[in-house]
This record gives sequence, structure tokens and C-alpha cells, in this order.
Amino acid sequence: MNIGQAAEASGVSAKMIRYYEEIALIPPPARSQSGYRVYGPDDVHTLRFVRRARSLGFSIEETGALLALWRDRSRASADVKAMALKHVAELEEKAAALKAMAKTLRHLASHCHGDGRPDCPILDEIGS
Amino acid sequence: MNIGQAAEASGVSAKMIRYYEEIALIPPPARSQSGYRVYGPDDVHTLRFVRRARSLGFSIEETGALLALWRDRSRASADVKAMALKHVAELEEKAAALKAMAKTLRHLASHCHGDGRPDCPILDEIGS
DNA sequence: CTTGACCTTCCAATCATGGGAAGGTGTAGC
DNA sequence: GCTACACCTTCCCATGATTGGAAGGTCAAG
Repeated sequence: MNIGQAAEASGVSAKMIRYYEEIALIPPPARSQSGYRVYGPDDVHTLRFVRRARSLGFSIEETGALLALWRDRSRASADVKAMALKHVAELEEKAAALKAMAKTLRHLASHCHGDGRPDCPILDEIGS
Repeated sequence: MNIGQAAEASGVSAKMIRYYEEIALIPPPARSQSGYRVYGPDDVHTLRFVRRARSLGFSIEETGALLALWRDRSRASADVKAMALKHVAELEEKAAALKAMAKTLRHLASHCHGDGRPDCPILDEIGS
């Protein structure tokens, strides 16, 4: 299958497939006589793995590490678990930061009349 | 005061002050005879406003809009409140997305032995 | 009058992705 | 066989916010 069909089948855009190949996240696929990239089911499988890892918030570099673990049949599951839990902690930290921002801002907004008058504690507070 | 002192006083790095000026988020300051940027207390005040808006998660573009509202004494507080609440919603959406990722991953990790054996449901699930 | 801390501009890199140009290829219909 | 169109190739550029560094000018203290 060509890159467009692999994109369709994996949920990774053709652009990104080429990019992942360029940065060596995935191996270069076979080529047809005319130079077209040719993908097989295993390649699509790998691409789907990458897409899911990315959708779980892993960076491309982390995704590469996960891929290596995925392909290494002899790795210890403890390695994978450690990486996952470290990532969970990072995700929760980021989520908490965003929620703290939202909380602060919602608090400020609750003190703002929100009518036609110009006085607004939100801006007053940001600019104080 | 020079840019280094303005950076110190505002909490915005000298690099970013120059960048904000370049993209016209803030007005160009006065210049000394030798070409050094010269900042006054109002400039520092503006920079501090920018820093706080950024720390509340507003993009630079949104920060520019807030700055315009801040300087416009005749704006309606409703405009500010609407913008703030829209931003709160976006922040909460992003936080929820991160938490969903964390939850999924924590769930996967809870089913992983995390010992020396190779079988690991985390990778199995990502790659299925 | 030298040293060191500061300033200037310019250029490049980061991370992940998308957009588009210029040109080659594959296939369907006529 | 020719034409149209969808697809492929590589290459360069843009995003958003920030940091890093190089090359060179300025200022103040010793």
C-alpha cells in the first residue's frame, strides 16, 4: 500500500509519516520501482502504535523509547511501568497547573460585574 | 532604566521584552543616545501585566487583546469577563484532556506487574 | 586604558504539524 | 495513444513562545 492508504489505515497523516521516517522514529519502508513508499500491515501496526502513544501525551522521543520497548521481547515490564507512571505524574502536574490557572481566573471573573460599566477587577488584578 | 533592569523588575526576560516589541505587543520604548532601550515605570507596569496574563495561560495574541482592554478606560467590563470565561473554559478543557490521558495510562499501568517479566499490558494495549 | 558587565542586531534551534510549489507516476475514460 | 486527475516525490516555509549564541558597540570601575 502507498503512503496515502497507510495514512488512512493508521490515522497518521502522510506528512507525519514522512516526518517520522526522517527523524528515524520509524524505519524507512520499501520503495516501489518508481520511488513510492510501500507499506505493509506491520508498518501500519507500528504507525498505529505511534499514534496511540502520541494521543496518550508521550513526546516523540518518549514514543521512540516505547517503540523500542515494544519491539524488545526480553525487556522487563518494570521498565515500561516506570516510564508510564513517570508520564502519568507529568500529565497530572500539567493538568493541575491548568486547573490552577482556571481557578484563579474564574475567581477574578466572579468579582467582575460583566455589564456596561468599565471597572473590572480582572484587569485591575492582572495589572496591579 | 535599561532592558536588564526592566527584565529584573518585571519578571520578563530581556530576550522576551525585545521579542514582544518586535511583534508589537508592547510599544517601542525610548532610546538612549547610544541606542540602548530606556524603560520607565509605566513600561515595567505593562510588562508585568503581560507576564501575569501569560502566566494565566493567555496566548500572546489574547494578551494583546487584554492589554488593549486594559488601556481602554471606556470598555465594558462585560467584554473582559466574556474573554476571561471563554479562556477558563479552554483551560478546563485542556486540563480535562490531560487528566483523561493520565487516567487511561494509570489504568493500563495498574494491570502491569512491573517486575522482571516481559509481558506488559501497557504496550499490548497501545499496540493493539 | 583595560576589564567585565551590559547592550545592540541577526541567525538558529526547539517541538510537532500543516501548507504549498514543482515535478514525476499511475490509472481511468475516450 | 492521449488526456485528465489523483496520487506520489522532495524541498522549503510557517506556526507559537522561548532560548541560545555570535559579532560587535557602550559604559563604569579600577
